Amino acid sequence: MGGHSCCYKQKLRKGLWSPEEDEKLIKHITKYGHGCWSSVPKQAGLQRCGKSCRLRWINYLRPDLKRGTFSQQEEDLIIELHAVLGNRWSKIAAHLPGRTDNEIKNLWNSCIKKKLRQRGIDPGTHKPLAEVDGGDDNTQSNSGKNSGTSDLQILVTPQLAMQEPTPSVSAVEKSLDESATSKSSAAPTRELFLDQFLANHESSSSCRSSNSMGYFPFSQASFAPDYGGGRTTSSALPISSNPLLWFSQTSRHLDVTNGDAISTVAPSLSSTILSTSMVPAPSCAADDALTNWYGGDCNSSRRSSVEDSGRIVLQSTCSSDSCIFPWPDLTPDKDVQVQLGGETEDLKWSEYLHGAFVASATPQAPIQPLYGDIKTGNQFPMNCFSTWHQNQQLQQQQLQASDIYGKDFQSVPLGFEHI
DNA sequence: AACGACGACAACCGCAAGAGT
DNA sequence: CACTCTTGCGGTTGTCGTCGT
Repeated sequence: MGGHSCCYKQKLRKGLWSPEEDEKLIKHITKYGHGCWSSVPKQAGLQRCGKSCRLRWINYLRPDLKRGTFSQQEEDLIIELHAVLGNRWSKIAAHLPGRTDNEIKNLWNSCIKKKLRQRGIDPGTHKPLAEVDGGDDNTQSNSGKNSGTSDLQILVTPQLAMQEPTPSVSAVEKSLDESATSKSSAAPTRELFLDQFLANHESSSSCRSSNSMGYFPFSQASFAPDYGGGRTTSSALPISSNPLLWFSQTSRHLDVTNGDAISTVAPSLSSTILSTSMVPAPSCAADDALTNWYGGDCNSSRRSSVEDSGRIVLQSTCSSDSCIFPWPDLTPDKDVQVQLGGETEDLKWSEYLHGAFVASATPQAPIQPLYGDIKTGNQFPMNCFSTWHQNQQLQQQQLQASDIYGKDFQSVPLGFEHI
């Protein structure tokens, strides 16, 4: 079957998505939610199968995606989670807000595996290559389904392995699953375990000598979030200098049931938070939703540029009716043009798209029910950005003097600049 | 400038599980 | 219980950009 029976019924497009297709899909899901994916292509006027639409949305168009390069800490977390969970990428992705299983899988296959081998670690078993016969890929053929099993004690982290009693793999998996699915309702003991696990992870990461990211200095208290709700977080938790990662870290500890608390913390784009606590404010007509989503304040004037670091900077120019993401003006035959130090440079569509996502403002259109069972894909908070944004100018002034933060950090505050 | 190698990433494919009938 | 449909997952392939020759 393969879920592609729909593809046989008519000649459907395959391959890369065009901007128009993206636009259609986004508009449709923005307005109606996706409902039944198999019906989305027809409803949205796409010559694609529902499966392809779903994949495109989940892996690329979803507004709560983080994008950007993985931080060292994220990589470490992936490695540790992989030791526990094996190739269950979706499970791993559940612990990395804003990251997709596909993204993590690609990272693993293209980058992390190589790094592990260079460190003399077999990526399949997470054991030293010397202990693995041959040390080749054959050894990892078992890693996918059996997911680590007995290797856990040596793999996850020394701290975790030394816990008394040592948690079984199933216990760790169970705890991980619960942490990803029911942050707000987990039993205290399990949550404690999760916190311990995560704290162990963080502390283990802090032992790494070659951490290019460094950790966020606690002395800069202005960066510390207001956790609202009094939810306690681990005081020993190092905060990454990368705020995207930082949001992710904090979001793992947040009680996401309190939307107000979220709004005072940070514009975490965690899908978990977004899907569980936020709904679009119904203050804008649905037809305007997309414009507002992408365009933010239509009265603002800005243009995009790419600095030497590659980050996208919103600077100026757009007409009052086209905003930063003027769909009608953006056709596939013309690349997005951005300013680069006075020079115009083409910008990859996807970069522009996600730059615009980051720069987006309030998605205020209520989802118009088109199906009985609506599964909205755009319930994410934008109104929470304002408080967070108030700190960004100060933060950016402070951080501009530092080179320890990655380009992701540079782009995000700018992205919210005009909200 | 042309070519190939390589890496990163997007997308496809096939399978399995769950829900509905 | 069998069947169909839908969704989700993981493996794999395809595409594109970059770099070195």
